[in-house]
Amino acid sequence: MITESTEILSILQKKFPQIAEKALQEEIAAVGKLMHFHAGTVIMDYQSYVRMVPLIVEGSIKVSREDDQEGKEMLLYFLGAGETCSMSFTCCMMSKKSAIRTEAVEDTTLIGIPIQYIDQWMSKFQSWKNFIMLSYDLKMIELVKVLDSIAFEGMDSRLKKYLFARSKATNSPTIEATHSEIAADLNASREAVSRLLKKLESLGIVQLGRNQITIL
DNA sequence: ACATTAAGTGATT
DNA sequence: AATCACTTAATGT
Repeated sequence: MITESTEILSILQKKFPQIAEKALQEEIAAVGKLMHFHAGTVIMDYQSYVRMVPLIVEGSIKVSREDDQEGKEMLLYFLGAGETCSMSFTCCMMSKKSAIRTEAVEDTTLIGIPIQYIDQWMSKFQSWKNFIMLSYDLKMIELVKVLDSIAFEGMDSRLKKYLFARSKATNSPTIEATHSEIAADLNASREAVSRLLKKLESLGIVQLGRNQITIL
């Protein structure tokens, strides 16, 4: 029987080639915990303390932020296999409560790394520092683009970007979601999403089915 | 077969 | 682009 550590080690080498240093891989394998979440599960909610940094092995996750006032939720981005949650770094290192909510979109497997190692590895391992900085930078750029599209673009191009981002995160051209779920993510009405999707379908960009949208 | 939920449509603001 | 007031279609029990 293989131990969890050896399993983590082989997963790391396969899915996180950026984390190159052998010694680092071994430490992750030693302290990391393999965790599984079913689709729809809220992994981390607002206000909860972040005690782990996740390395996503399989599946995908939706990261959203709650509006200052009540109720309204706003989608920030999706995370897929091979990625990590940039927001969790700062939360961890400053031991702040989570400002975001993360929810499994698909059944998801991740390696959870306890917070106490995050900081010490920064100075100890070059490839850890690079990994953290690079994912931070990438997500920040993506976030700014989302911001731009909200400010300057119409719903149609926002919807297109949403579909592409989600398809990229799930690593599949087919998206499993209802129109109302998408509408909620985009802060739009369900009817608007339905109509725009219909238009995309007639343009031959997507194919629609109940609870699923396939990008062509 | 019936109830429930998802999706399509037109009119109105 | 939102909301309303439906209709139609697909699915679950």
